[in-house]
Amino acid sequence: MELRHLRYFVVLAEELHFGRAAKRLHIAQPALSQQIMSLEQQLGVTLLNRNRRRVSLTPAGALFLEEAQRTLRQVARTEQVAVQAHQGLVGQLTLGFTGATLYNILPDFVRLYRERFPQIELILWEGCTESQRHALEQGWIDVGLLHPPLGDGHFRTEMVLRESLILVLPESHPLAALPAVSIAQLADEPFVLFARENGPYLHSQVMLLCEQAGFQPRIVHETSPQHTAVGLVAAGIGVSFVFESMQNLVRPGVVYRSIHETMPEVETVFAWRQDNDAPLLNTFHGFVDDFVSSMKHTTMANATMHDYILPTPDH
Amino acid sequence: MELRHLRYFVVLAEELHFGRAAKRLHIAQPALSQQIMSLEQQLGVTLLNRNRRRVSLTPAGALFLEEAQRTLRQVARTEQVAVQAHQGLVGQLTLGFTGATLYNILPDFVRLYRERFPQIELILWEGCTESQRHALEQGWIDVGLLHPPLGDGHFRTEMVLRESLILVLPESHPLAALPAVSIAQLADEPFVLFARENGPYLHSQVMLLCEQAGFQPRIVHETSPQHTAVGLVAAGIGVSFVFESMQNLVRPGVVYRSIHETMPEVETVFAWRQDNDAPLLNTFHGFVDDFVSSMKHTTMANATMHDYILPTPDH
DNA sequence: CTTAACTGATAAATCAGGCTTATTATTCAT
DNA sequence: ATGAATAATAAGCCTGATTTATCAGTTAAG
Repeated sequence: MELRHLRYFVVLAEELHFGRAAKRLHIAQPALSQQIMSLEQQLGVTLLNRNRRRVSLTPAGALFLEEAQRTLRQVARTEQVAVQAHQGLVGQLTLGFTGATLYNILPDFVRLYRERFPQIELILWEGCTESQRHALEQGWIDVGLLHPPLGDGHFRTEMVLRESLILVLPESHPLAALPAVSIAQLADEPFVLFARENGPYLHSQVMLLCEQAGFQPRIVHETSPQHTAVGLVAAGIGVSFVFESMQNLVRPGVVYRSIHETMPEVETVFAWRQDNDAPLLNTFHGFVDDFVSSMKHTTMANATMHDYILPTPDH
Repeated sequence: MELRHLRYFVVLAEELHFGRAAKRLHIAQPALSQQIMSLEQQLGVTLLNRNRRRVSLTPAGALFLEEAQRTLRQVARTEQVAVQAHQGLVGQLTLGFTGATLYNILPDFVRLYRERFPQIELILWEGCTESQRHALEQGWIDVGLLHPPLGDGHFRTEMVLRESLILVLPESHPLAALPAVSIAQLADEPFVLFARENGPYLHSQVMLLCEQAGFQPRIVHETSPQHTAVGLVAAGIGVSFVFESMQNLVRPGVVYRSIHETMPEVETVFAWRQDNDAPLLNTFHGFVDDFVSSMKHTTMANATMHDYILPTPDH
């Protein structure tokens, strides 16, 4: 059996007239007769009663018609899915993200992406920049939302946000009384800082900054996610530098203060493999462009992210 | 696109090797290459990456594969439905029945038929013998369960039950004290009887019987369904004759008594049009044969019927 | 009753396109 | 470098779907 048989049969069952059906199918009438007969012979079932003058469906033909129509609809879906997947409109996209992005662009991005591509399943995968680089290379994630530098050269990146570091300190701390703080005032403070291996570039920038101010920072704890650092500061363990956007994390017990000196800037970028030409990435790239330009006109996100993070599907 | 493309693609996607896939499909390798290329060209979508040495699915190809497999399963269902319908194993069968059969064979019959042919939708349609005859002629019902004579000759019938009439009377009635009653004792009783037009043959038999006993029955109410007659008897309106099997209708206030004289017998038969050669009727006929012979070995049904009667589907 | 129109099946010829064999181009492993 | 492996390409064949022409049975009108 071939789709031809089903297509012919469905039209014939609608018309109940070989001549008209053949015309609708743009074939001659004998061709239709032959194909229908061939179909019936293959099935071993009479689908139509021909009374020389009137054509009607047998009970079996009526049931066959329903299933045939269902089949043709399924065929159309099959074709459509291939085309849409090729256009990057359906499928799965796994997005890596750092903990810090939970407080700047990720919430808005996820919401807008889901709105724009409801048929694409967006899977979220948390990891620091370094582990995202590895995950990209291994193909575990399609896109990473992370903070350069990324090393090597076979990634494409798209910058979405550039911000400075700010100081975070316990609200009971004497310096919290000031609107802004100078680096030199932190010489004797205990520091909570992100670990070197989670951002060697930024880490060394901070160290350099302290050196220029004439002291070696006393690091009492190294953390990976910045919201952990804020937690430790709230507990009074020390002070810390975090991204400006971490101010979105409003937490009793801590205050954020800017620094008089020019602080190193950190970027948040989308990154994906240069050699990954999956259609999803084309649409993704286009969407990111729109997203970035819309970011310039709107305020920073401040929604919480807990609603967006889904468990990885278990298959 | 034809099913050939889908069949080829699915096997190829499973093997990920043109040579092996072609062997499984019993065609030569170039034929497979050509058909797959043709498929991709029609869709305008690359479904497979060929690295000259390794074949792999594109994201679009993976989604297409799922839909293609779904389509092929649907095609199998389509073929199967035609064959099964032809064998009378699926479809719709509308069965007419008289009210009286609710108390003899219908409950068991429906239960067993549904067990035997779970894929056939059995639709029940209540009507007296005469309206069933009309419904059979009009094609409203496929089979009737009714009481002959049926008139004309273009019906086939299969007898399933033959029984006598018995007397039903109020339990407070003096005659209720007797184990059996003679016709002559009913000469002065008010009668509740089924209407003449609902069974002219049986009606005249009863009238004849009374005449032979030397009286004209005084009919105070004519009813159509027998359970209504029983209800009126319970209300003390009069006495009545009903089928033996109506004893299955146990109702406070009435008692059933047999008659000394030989009473006219009534048959319950399945009837369908002689010219109706729908496959469903063949399997139906075979089933009725089995049912009748099994009836001889088991006791009379006494289940209530309310569970079996469904509203007609609304389309 | 005859005739004409209509309709589906049949016959024969044609033609598209799917299949085969033979060959090429490229990659991978030895 | 060489040979095996593998998919694509080329060319011819052949099945089978389509077309045209015709037949046979049915219906309606004259």
